[in-house]
Amino acid sequence: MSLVLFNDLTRKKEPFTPITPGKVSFYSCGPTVYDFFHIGNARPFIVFDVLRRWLEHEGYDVTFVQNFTDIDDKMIHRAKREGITVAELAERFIAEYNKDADALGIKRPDVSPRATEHIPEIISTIERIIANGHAYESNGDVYFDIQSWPKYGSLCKQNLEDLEAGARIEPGEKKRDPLDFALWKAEKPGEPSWPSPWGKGRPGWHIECSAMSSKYLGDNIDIHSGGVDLMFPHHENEAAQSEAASNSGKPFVNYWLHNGFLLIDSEKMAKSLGNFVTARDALKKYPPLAIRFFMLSAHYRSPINFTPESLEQASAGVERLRNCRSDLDFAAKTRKGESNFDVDGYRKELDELHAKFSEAMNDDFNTAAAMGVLFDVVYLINTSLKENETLPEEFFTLSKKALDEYDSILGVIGEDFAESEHDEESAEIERLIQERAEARKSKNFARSDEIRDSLKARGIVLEDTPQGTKWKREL
RNA sequence: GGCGGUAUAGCCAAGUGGUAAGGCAGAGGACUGCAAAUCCUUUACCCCCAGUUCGAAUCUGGGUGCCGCCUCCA
Repeated sequence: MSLVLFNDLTRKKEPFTPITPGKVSFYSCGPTVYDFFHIGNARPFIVFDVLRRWLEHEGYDVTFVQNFTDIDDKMIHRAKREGITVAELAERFIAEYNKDADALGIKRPDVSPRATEHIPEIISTIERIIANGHAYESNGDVYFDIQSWPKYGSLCKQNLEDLEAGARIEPGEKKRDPLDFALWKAEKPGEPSWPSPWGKGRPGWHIECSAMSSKYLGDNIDIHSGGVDLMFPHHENEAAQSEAASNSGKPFVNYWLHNGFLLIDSEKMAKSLGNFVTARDALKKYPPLAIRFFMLSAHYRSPINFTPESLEQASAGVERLRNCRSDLDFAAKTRKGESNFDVDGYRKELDELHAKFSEAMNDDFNTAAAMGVLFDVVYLINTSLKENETLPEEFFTLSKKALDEYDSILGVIGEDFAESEHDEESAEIERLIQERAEARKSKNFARSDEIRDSLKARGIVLEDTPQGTKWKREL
C-alpha cells in the first residue's frame, strides 16, 4: 500500500501523488518569534517532522520549508515592552526556537525564510493580486477583495454569509467587505515599515506565506501543514492570495494537513487560564523523548491532552524501548556466539512487522499504530534474548537495524548514554560496579546495596545479569 | 446560530462490517542475595436508543457528553 493522506480540502483520505514524481514540496507554518514557543506549537513541529522523515525514508526528495514570522502586531508589542527593536526580538527568539526544536529532535527545515527578508517578493505578490483584480488599495492599506473570489470558504467549508455573520467590521475601517483582509498595512508611527507602491507600511499576516512558499516551492505545492486553528482564516486567506496572484487556475496546495489541538488538563491552553506551558518549561520537567513519544502516541488529527500522567506514561514507554536497546547492546557484547537460533525465521518475523509498520505509516501517518508495531519488535527482541543463551551475529545486526530504522523516523529511543560515554565518570562507575561485584561475591550485601543506592541517587541504574552488571542512565 | 471533530479497559490509545493492536498502571508467578530489567498469567457487555445486515465498536437515523473553528491562537 502506498501513502494515503487525509486532505482537509476534500475531508477525505486520498492517495498521495506528488506533482513531480519522486519529489515533494512541503510548506509548514512556522512560529511567530515573539516568545518561546509553547507545547501546543510543538505538536505540529513534531508530527510533521515525522511525516517529512517518513517521506524521505520512502525515497522522496523532500523540500521542507518552514517560515519564521518576524513582523506582526505581537512582535511589535513585545519589542516595545522589552525596549528592543523588532529585529532584535526576532533574532533572539529564532535562536530560542532552534534550541527547543533541536532538543525535541526536530530536523531543521531545508529553508527557514523570514518575512522581513522577503519584502520585495511580498510586494510583487500583492501587485499581481491587484493586477488580477482581486485586491484594492485603500488609504495606504491593501485589502484582498473577497467578493471577487468565489472559491473563498472552500477550505474551511463555510459559505460567505455564515462567515460574514461572525466577522466584525470596526468603525472607520477601510474595507469594502467585513471579510476583506489586509495584504499590506499602512505605516503607523513608531512601527517598522518598508517603502511600497502604496506608501510606507508592512505586510499583513497571511501574505508572507504566499510569497515565500511560491518563491521556494512554486505556485502549486504538494503539502501544506499547520494547526487546525490555522485553517481559518490563515490558510483560507493564503490559498485565496496565492491563487489570485498566480492566476494559473492551479490550486495553491494539493494536500492540506492540519493537526488537532493540544489541551492542557482538558482545557484549551491560554494565558488567561494560567495553564500556559512553553516547550522550554516542558523540557525542564520531562525528557525530550517522552514529549515526542507523547505527541506520537495519538493520531495527529485527534486532540491530545497534556497532563502529568500522560507524560509519565510516555516516559515509562520510552524506558521500555530504551531498555530493549540497551539489553540488546549488552547481549551483543556478552552473548554472541554459536547458536541454533533460527535466523531465517527471525528475519521473516521482522519483515512481517516491517510491513505492518509501513502500512501504518502509509495510512495517513498513523504514528500510534506504528508505535504499536515498534513495541511488537521490542517484544520479539526481548523474547529472543530470553530464550537463547547465545545468539549469532546476524540476530544482533538485524535487531539493531530494525530499531535504528524505526527510530530514524519516530525519534523516540535516542542515544544509549552508557554506550556513548567513555569519560571519567563512566570509568568511575565501572570501578564501583567492580567493587560491588566483589562485595557480592563475599556476600557483603550491605556494601553492595550501598553502592547501588548511591549510584541510583545519581541517576545511574544497575542491573545484574548472568553475564555481569550493566548500567544505564535514567532519562 | 453556522461549520467541524470526538466518545474503545483504572489511565493513554489503534482498529472503522466478521466477532477488540500496543503502551502505562495493578494483581499473581518465574528469574534475583534483595532489587532492576525481562518473561509467563490476568483485567473491555467498544456513550445511549432505534434501524440496516447472516453478522456492527465499525454503516444509517435520533439522543447525550466533551472539544475546536467562525475573534491575525499551532
